[in-house]
Amino acid sequence: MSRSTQQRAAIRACLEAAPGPLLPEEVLAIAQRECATLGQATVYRTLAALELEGDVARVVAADGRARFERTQGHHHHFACRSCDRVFDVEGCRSSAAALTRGLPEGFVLEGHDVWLQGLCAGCAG
Amino acid sequence: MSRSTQQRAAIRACLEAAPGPLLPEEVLAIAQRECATLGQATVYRTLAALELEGDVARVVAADGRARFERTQGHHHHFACRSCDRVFDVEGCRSSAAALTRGLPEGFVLEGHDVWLQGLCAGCAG
DNA sequence: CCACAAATGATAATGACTTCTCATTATCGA
DNA sequence: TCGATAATGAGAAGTCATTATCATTTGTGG
Repeated sequence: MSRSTQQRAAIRACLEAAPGPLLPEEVLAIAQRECATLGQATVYRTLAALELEGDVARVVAADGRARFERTQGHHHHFACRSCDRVFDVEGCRSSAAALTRGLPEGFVLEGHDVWLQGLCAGCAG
Repeated sequence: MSRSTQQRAAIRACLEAAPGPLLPEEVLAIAQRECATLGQATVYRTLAALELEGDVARVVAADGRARFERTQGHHHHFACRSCDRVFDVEGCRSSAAALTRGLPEGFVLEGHDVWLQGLCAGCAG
């Protein structure tokens, strides 16, 4: 079955601490601080496993790259056009009714994503 | 400079007629009806040229694939989870103020995208 | 503490999308 | 109509994120 390894713990920890979804390469870099021997194959394998278990969700930004964040309730994302990092944004104020208005006849709405763009605090400051 | 060719006309025409952004392979298939010899290299070259000229915009959906649509005013997108096609949705009701609320301190908002998911009329019917 | 199987790491291999090459074709001003 | 040259098409080649391979390491139950 699933063993609890240093590597997996480091990956989980870095996802917990992140302000938003991370690229596999970011997970690798961050988790290596805690587990120096960590390799990228393990990052990919572990992210895939965590996604299967439902603990982690895959998110694709406008740059087309897959990022991973720990599973949480509905929220939006902010992508910084300067540093390309993605941040979680809490508080969805879109009602299904408002989103459905404007939909062509016959379309069935099941969900939505909102992506904000701009500058993060670090890049704007 | 830029010559008007059958190929470019066919590609433009298929983007005009499309209900939403198209994959390069969709552009190829559709434009080939009008211009049978059209090759994929030309599709990529032409889309890149039209994007540079500002006539065409690149859009990336949650599947991470680049799609292209003729440049138009702000609008949203609907991705059908069954046929994977993307449709334009007119009528944005999000105010900048509403979107800014919930943003972490210091973040500067410059734009947003809304992605709706569900079933298109064809797949739902 | 042991043995076995899961997990790992280095790296080769994939696969998809996109770009490049180059011989050929077609546009367009003169 | 002609010639210069931009554009094209077929296929090779490149890119890059992700996955597979396999020898080695390391949890874990007994």
